[in-house]
Amino acid sequence: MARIAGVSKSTVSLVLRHSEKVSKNTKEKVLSAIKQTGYVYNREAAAMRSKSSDLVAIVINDLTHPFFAKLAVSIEAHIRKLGFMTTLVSTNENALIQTQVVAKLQEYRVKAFVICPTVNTQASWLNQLRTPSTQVITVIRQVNNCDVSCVLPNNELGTFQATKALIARGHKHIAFIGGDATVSDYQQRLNGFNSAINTQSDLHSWVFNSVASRYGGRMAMSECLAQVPQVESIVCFNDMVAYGSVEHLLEQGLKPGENIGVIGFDDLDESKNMGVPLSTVQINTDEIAKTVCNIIQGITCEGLHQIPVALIERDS
Amino acid sequence: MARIAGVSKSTVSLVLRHSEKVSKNTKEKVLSAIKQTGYVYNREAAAMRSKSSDLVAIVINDLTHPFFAKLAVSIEAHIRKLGFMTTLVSTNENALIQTQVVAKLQEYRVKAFVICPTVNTQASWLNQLRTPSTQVITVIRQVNNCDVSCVLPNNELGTFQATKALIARGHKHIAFIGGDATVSDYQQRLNGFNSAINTQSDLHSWVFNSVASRYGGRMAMSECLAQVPQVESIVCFNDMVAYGSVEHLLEQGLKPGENIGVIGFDDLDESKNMGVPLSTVQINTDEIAKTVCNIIQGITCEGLHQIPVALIERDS
DNA sequence: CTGAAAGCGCTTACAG
DNA sequence: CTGAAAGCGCTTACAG
Repeated sequence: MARIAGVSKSTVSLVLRHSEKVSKNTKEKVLSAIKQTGYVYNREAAAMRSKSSDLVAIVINDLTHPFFAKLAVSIEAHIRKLGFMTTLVSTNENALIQTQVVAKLQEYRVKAFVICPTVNTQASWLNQLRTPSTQVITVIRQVNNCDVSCVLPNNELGTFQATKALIARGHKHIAFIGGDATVSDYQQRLNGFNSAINTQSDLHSWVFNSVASRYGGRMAMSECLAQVPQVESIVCFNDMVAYGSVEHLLEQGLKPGENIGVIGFDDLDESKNMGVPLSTVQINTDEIAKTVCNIIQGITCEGLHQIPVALIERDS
Repeated sequence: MARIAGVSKSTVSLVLRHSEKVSKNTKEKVLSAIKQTGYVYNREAAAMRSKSSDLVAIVINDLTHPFFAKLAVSIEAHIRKLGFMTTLVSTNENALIQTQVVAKLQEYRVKAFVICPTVNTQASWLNQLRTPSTQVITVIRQVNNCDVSCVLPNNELGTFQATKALIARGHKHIAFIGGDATVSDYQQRLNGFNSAINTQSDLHSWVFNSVASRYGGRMAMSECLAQVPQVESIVCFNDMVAYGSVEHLLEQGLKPGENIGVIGFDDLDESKNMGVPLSTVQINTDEIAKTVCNIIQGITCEGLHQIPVALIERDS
């Protein structure tokens, strides 16, 4: 390479790294030589020598779930815009796979891990993952007793506002539908729901768990209707659950927003396009991604960051 | 590292690479030394020296679409089982991003690119990506005049069988609903549909395009019903489109499978759990992933591989 | 502004 | 079975 351009390796290196200490003439010589040969830069060698890395690993519990896919793609795009390289990995909600994959990733000297942890992720594991040269940032799900950074939406406020909106409609019999009680976001959303219920003494509430999917929502709604026929409205763990609930309601001849109030959580793209557009609590994945980027760049401090949510009232 | 164990670097290297030419004694010494220090293997250095790589890049057009997410996760899991490292990247259906991301990935010396190409991907670009040390395998979407390997489902046979099943129900007015005409899988699925329609002379058919999403399906179905009130059944470009179509039908008081036949394509997990379980053409993503793995390992030859599909008749 | 030398952490022949 | 030496493709001081 250097031989072809008729300069030294050092000079080629300087050109590649956009140094300003190189004359235009040699710069052009090198650049044209690069074009001629099909030279590709070897980033491994560069990283090894300079002991630095521009690789950010995004480790996601379940890429198959629409919300996490949306989040992953958003984080990926924002980090790439910073000039870093990203690598996305899906752990399929399996802590063992998560451990294995992250161990392998470490061998590639990653600059930062952005992790949406699987259920049963150990705080100690996350803590030791963090080193002077590797940042660790968890997203959406919080792991207890763990001092790595975490970026998540304001879950409690979201369901609090959603429930209050339902109460404002005059509803007194309200259920919390769907979701898996073992994850932190479930607990936070349920807390927000209960706080709102506790603001008045004449309210009645129920909780029906399920897997956090469309099918789960369908099942939980069915159970709710069977056990609590007087229910007036529901707050769903997330939009997927809400979609399933709405499907079941429609099948029973009940119209969301008329016969029964429904509010979701996430605001997936689909929500606004439904037959009855879904009211929901919007999570701004771009804001989450930006905060993650700011932490990586050192613009924002490490620690816990709650991203504001917005109640979007539509027809349901 | 070598100093701590009291052996040479070469020996440590041999232990790390599971050579059998090392005595048990020294092996244990090295292994325990590794445990003591928090040593992590530097794969970059290894790859550089041996000029090899175990990194497989999976480049997906749209991780936000449930089918592609499922496919990506499946390919990822199978390749990982082979002992290779994977890196997943989403190109958001943007050929420019695809070019940029792949160029960056090349700097990491990837062993193979598994690509589901964006619309407008150039054959020449794919061809030059392929080198003696880098395999290129496209999946699902075929790029014309391109001699890289391609693994895809038997689209034509799928819609052919689906349409034949509808004809067997006695239907004579059948529409093909949804999908974007610029991608190869659309053309293949439409061909299969038309072939089936052409097996009899008393059949009437229509085609309504849309984006390949739930919302697109809703729109296309609405247009179809307005223009062709006599339609008896529909073949959908994929399951997402079918979901949207079913939603619209239900809103119009029409029951899938009773008033109008509906068959999808993909067999996403959700299909079997719908109010009216969806008939569909099943794509076996694990089989696609396995074929990709076999090509990477040299067990299967390069070239075009069509994976069998299966018509799953349910209630719609 | 440019070049020669050293070294990042490994692996690979080659001796012993 | 183990060690000493060379080299992968870069970057980083340091001379000139």
